[in-house]
Amino acid sequence: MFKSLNIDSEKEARIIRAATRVFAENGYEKASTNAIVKEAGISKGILFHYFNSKKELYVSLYEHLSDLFTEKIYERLNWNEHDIFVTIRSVTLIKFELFSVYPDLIDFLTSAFSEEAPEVKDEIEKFKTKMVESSFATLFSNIDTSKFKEGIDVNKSIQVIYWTFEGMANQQQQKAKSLSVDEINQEEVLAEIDAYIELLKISFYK
Amino acid sequence: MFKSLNIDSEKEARIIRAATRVFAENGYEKASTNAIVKEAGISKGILFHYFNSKKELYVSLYEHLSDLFTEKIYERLNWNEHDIFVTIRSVTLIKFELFSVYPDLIDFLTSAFSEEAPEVKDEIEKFKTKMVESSFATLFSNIDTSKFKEGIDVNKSIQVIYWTFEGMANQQQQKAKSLSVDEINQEEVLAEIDAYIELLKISFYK
DNA sequence: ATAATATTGACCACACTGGTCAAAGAGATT
DNA sequence: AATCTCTTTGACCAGTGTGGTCAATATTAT
Repeated sequence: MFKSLNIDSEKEARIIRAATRVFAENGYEKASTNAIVKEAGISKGILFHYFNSKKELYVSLYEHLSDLFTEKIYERLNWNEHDIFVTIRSVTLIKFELFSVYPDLIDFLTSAFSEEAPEVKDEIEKFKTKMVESSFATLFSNIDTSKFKEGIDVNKSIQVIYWTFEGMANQQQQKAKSLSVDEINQEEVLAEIDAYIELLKISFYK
Repeated sequence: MFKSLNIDSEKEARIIRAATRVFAENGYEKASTNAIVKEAGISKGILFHYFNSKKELYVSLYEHLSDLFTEKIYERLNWNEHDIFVTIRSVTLIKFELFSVYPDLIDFLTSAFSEEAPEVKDEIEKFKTKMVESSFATLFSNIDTSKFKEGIDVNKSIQVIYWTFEGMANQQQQKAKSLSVDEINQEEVLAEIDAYIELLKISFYK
């Protein structure tokens, strides 16, 4: 499944979205397959026909989504870019893009990262190393600090920038979940991102 | 209970901490009373002797903790203060203070705020109005904007300040949970808070 | 000793769990 | 229209965990 079995792709997306949401919200053990099939609008039988067990569903989903994530990251990110704002802007845009397809992708990957359930822990661990998390560290450690004003704490400035983007993402996510699925934003969101970048540049850059 | 019944206060604290954690992590419906009694180190019987039902436990806990929270806020906060940094510094210190006594108090109140379980929703709703949330709005709306540099977006600056403190709090909370309960920090944390305040003042204030 | 109170944990009916499988549905081929 | 193949259903299963009870014990006060 996800690649092997032939399946209506619209239904596949529904299953992925439902499973992602339920696992992200409850973690592996407390997530209910009944809740997943209900939310995906499919029968219990067909889920266990595609995936033979809850464990297989979880691991397949994890592999599928972490691949999708790293793929997007590598496709869109310039690893020689040393301006923090250019980098963080790209990362944020990728996040929004993924969010519009699978709203809970990031929540799922984050929770999977610290999943403790013995049944899946080892399987997840194997993929962790090749995850972008370590690459993210290099991405943000190669930052050109010479652009920052003299006399200010560069590391703390970077933290502030990071927290600002995190805050923006959370705020937007909150808004998107209460509103309907249609995409009011896009340009509006982009404008807001750039406004914050401008503010932070004026404040922290020479 | 919490005020009515006589009870060893050390045991009471254990029950509160356990219930707070479990409810904060799982929400009302998915929280297990078995998990609570196990974590508090008491028997099932005694919990239902103090509180007659899970609902009563939840509501009592909510009332107790939200009282404790508002009390601390009103006791420590100067409502005529218009400097955002003074205000947000106080709020942050209160949060840390409460955290050291009941680590999950804020998580619990936050989750209770959006609790959907029909059994408790109405009871929670009643207290919401008198909560500080609205007062918080006034607290941060009366901010002296004349101190900010000309030409920068004041509202966005305030958001950045807010997100920075939120980020700091999360980071510290994460650290505190992995480390032991002893309080390495106190002054170290305070120094960090003040360092960020200095950075933001230099950046945003005239 | 006795009475009163605080505390235990085995126990209950029941809801929900991951997983199964006979049967029904849908399409294609003859 | 009959047969065959593949997909999908949902009632059903044994097992686990639920909120809550209560006779029995431990503890304290008299």
